[in-house]
Amino acid sequence: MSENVGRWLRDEIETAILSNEFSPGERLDEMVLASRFGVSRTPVREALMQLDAIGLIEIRPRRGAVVIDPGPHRVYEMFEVMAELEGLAGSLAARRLDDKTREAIAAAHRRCELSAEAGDSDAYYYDNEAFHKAIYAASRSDFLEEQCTQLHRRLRPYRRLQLRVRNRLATSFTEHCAIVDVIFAGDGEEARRLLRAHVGIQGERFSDLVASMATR
Amino acid sequence: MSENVGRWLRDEIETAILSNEFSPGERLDEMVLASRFGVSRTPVREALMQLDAIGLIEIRPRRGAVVIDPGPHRVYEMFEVMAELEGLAGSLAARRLDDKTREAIAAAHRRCELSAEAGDSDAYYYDNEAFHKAIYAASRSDFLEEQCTQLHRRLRPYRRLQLRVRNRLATSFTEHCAIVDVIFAGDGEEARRLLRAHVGIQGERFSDLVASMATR
DNA sequence: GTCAATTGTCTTGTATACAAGATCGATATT
DNA sequence: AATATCGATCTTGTATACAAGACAATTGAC
Repeated sequence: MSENVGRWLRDEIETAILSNEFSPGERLDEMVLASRFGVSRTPVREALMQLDAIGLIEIRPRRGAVVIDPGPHRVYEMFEVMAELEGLAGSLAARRLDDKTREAIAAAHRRCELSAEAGDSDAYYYDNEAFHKAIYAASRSDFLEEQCTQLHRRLRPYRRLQLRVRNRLATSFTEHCAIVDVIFAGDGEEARRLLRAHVGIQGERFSDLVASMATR
Repeated sequence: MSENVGRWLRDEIETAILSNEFSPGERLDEMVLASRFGVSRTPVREALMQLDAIGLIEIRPRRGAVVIDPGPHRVYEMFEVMAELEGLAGSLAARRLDDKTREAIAAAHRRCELSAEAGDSDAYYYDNEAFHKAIYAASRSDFLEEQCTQLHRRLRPYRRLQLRVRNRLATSFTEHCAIVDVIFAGDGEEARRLLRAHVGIQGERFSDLVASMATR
C-alpha cells in the first residue's frame, strides 16, 4: 500500500479496470468507490483524475467517470505501436548488451521454456511478461523502458487472451528463441524485425483477437 | 477555458512548465498556484495529480510537487522514441494516403517552404509542427496520433532550441522535401527511414542539444 | 563555537459541507 | 396514448476546515 491514499487508490482502480472487474463503459461512482475502499471522495477523485490523464477512463464534466472501451480497432493500433517500441528496445538491447542484462534475459527465457514445455498457459503468461521486461531493461533507455512497461500494462488483458488461441504458446516460445539468438549475436536490426513481428498482430490473428474480445 | 477548473488548470500549468515559466526542479506550491489562478486548493491538487500521472511533475508524499528535470540524457532518449513513432507514422501515412491527408501534408509543406525561405525561425517552428501533425493524422491511427502529439508537446521546448543551431532551418526543410516525396510515392519503408533520421538526434547534434539546454 | 534536539510554523493530505448541473420520473396537455 | 415540460433527487465540482508530517530556526549542552 502506497504512502498516500490517492496513489494507492489509483493502482487499485487501475488493476480493477485492467483485470476487467470494471468493464469498459461502466460508470464509476465516486461515492461507491469511496465507501468500498473506506475513504472519502477526495482521494477517490484524485485517483480518477490520474486515470483520466493516463487515458484509462474518461471524465465527462458533471457526468461522471466511465471506463474507456478501446474497441478492437484501437487495441490493434495499440499493438501496432507496442510492436514498434519493442522493436526499438530489442535493437538497442542487442547493441548495448552486457553480462547482467544478458543473464537476466537468459534466465527469463529459461523460465518461459519450462512453462511452455509444461503447457502451463498461466505460468507462461507471467514468464513471458518477465522476458519482455528484461528486454526493455536491456535497452538501457529508462524512458523507453517506462513507455514499454506502461503500454504493456494496458495491453495485458488482451495479451492474456491471445495466449489462449490455438498453438500460440508454442509459437510464441519458438519466436522467443530466435529473438534471444539475434540479441545475443548483437544483430540489432534483426532483433527489431523479429520483435516487431512477434508483438504485432497481422492477418488472421486480428480476427482471433476480435473473437476473444467478444466472448470475454 | 475548459469546462471544469481542474482540467483548465492542468493545461495552464502544463503550458507554463513547457514554456519554461516553471523551471525544472522548481517547487510548485499549492497555495501559491491557487491564489494565482483565483481558485481553491482542491482543483489545483487535481491538476497536479494529473501532471504527475503524465510525468511532467513529481509529487513526493508530504513534500510537495516539483517540476521534473529530464536532463540531457533522458531528453535524448525521448527523441529516440519520438523518432521511432514518427517513423511508424510516416510509413503508415505512405501506405494509407488519400486526397484529404495528401493535401493537408502538401499545404503544411508549402507553409514551411515560405517560412524557410524567409528565414523566419519562429514561423518555421509553428509550420514545422503543423507539418509533423499532418503526418500523424495521415497515419490514420488515432492511438499513434495521440502518442505522437503528446510526446511532441513534451519535446516542444527542445525542438525550438534545435532550430536555433547553425543551418538547421534549411537542413530541416530539405529533409522535409525528401520525406514528402517518398510519402507521396507510397514508399512506406523509406518514409520510416527518413523520418527516423529527421527526428532523431545523432552525432554532434546531441552536443548541440546539451549546449543549448545549458544556456536556456 | 559547534552540533544536536526540540519546538514552532508551514505545507500537504483527507474529510466534510455546500452549491450547481444533470438525469429521471411524473404530470399535464395535445 | 404519447410527448414535452417541470421538478425532485442524486452526483459531481469547489471550497474550507482540520490533522499530521516535514523543515527550519532557536536554544541548550558539550
